[in-house]
Amino acid sequence: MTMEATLEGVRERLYLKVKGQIVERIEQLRPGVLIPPERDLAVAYETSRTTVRKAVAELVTEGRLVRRQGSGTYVAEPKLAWPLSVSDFNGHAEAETEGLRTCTILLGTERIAAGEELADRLGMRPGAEILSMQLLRSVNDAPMALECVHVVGRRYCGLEAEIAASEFVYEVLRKRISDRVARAVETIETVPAAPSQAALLGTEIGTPMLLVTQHGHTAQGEPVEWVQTWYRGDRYSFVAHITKPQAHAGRHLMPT
Amino acid sequence: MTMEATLEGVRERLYLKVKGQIVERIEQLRPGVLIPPERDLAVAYETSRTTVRKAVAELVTEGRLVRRQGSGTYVAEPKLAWPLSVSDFNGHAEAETEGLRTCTILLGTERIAAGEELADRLGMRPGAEILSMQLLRSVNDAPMALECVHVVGRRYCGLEAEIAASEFVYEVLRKRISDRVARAVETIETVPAAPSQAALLGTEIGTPMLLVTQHGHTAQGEPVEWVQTWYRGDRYSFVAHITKPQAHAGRHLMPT
DNA sequence: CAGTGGTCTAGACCACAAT
DNA sequence: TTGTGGTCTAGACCACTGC
Repeated sequence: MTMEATLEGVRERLYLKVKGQIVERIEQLRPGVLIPPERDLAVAYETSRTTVRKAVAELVTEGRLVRRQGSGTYVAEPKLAWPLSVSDFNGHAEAETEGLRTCTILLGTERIAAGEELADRLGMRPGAEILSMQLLRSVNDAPMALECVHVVGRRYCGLEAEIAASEFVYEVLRKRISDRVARAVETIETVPAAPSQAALLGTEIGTPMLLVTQHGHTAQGEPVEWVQTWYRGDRYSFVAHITKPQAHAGRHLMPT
Repeated sequence: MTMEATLEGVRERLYLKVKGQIVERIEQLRPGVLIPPERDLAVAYETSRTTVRKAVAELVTEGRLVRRQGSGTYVAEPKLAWPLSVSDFNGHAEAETEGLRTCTILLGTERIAAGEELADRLGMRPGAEILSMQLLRSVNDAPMALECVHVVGRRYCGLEAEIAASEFVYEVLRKRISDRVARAVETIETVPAAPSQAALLGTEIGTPMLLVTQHGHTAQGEPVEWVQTWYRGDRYSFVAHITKPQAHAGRHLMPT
């Protein structure tokens, strides 16, 4: 993740090294495959079982491994997507009316060649220029979320400078980008905080966060932006006020 | 929580006992207060520091304690509520169109006298009868969520029987209750899985879950239901398809 | 400097699964 | 019975805070 580059000098943590090595192993395996016992991994990686367990624990909370007592540890099935209706996760307007002071800091920007995955998400060819921006969003002076925005570089010349020069970082960003977005797909999941994220948010490594991924398109279906936002799960709850559009009358029954 | 009663025979876990004792302590303290060092707690509770750390770790992920290296552990500020717009977290209709088979099992029901908190939430006097229902919701035969529904008992005579007799548990429940709901407040937060929940969902104790709390009211503002749903965070991601109602043009700028 | 939380070790015993 | 993950112990050393 690009966010890693934001923080330097993080002391190497053994359990993270082990975690990385386990990830390398299981990436090539299919769901349901049994991985070696914790005691064997401890020997293989020349460490203690406790350290292996910490690494495995994070992979379990990320949904990549499943532990079965008495049986073993297995590669997990990929996460299932469950439908949900959200209309705007970034309720700035409401926040202000409730007396919350919001603040956004531009941590950094970079223009790099798109990898295969991002290129696909933004509808461009691999190697074309991507503009990435990292933001730190705070509420009442306490860090709340890290946001990583990716757009097609060619479409947004000088956007970094414009944002850096503005007092209203977030609003400028959203105005320049979101005006083109007509439809979006949002994904919400829980993930443990990485060390760099924990440092920036003042939270603990491994603390659960809400990861919201937004994929915005124009009305014509052209990809506009791919945004990931990590919210502190320990410090915030998210509140929605809902007014029901219609009774459920029109829906047909289905097996429950 | 009522859900606790659903499972028996869970072996007593020392770190949970310690956690409970710490909770008792900090409940009476104000945010920002320093609690005793881990080594002292280990002595006081006649256990090891490791066990104390596991208990404290869960309280940190619940946002009740904050650890500061080199300084100490403190009672946390209460969670901040961040506004969010959600219109229907239970996207049954969409789920089916995407080929997900949903299934709901009624785990249990009970009619008990309302405590002060629940009575207040449901607009009744303490001691009046509350109907609580526990549901296990699965997708493609894999447990996805635990739901605990609370309504005013007097308003729903025989609802348990009606649901127990039906094939369409969830739809009957929502039809009978949600038809009265016009407005709702939803809260989303991350919490670690309790042992009883972990057992029912086939997940691990302490795994982060998405806790969604729904507080439904009639158009006249009368409370109808108070529902808590725990979703497995390791196994599911939640996807929303959004169509933007309007451009952001009308909004005024605000400090970011 | 002393005291705190953060990481890691080596080993014990338990509960459960598979045989 | 054997081997697995689950819990717990006692202690070490490190990194950081605050005096």
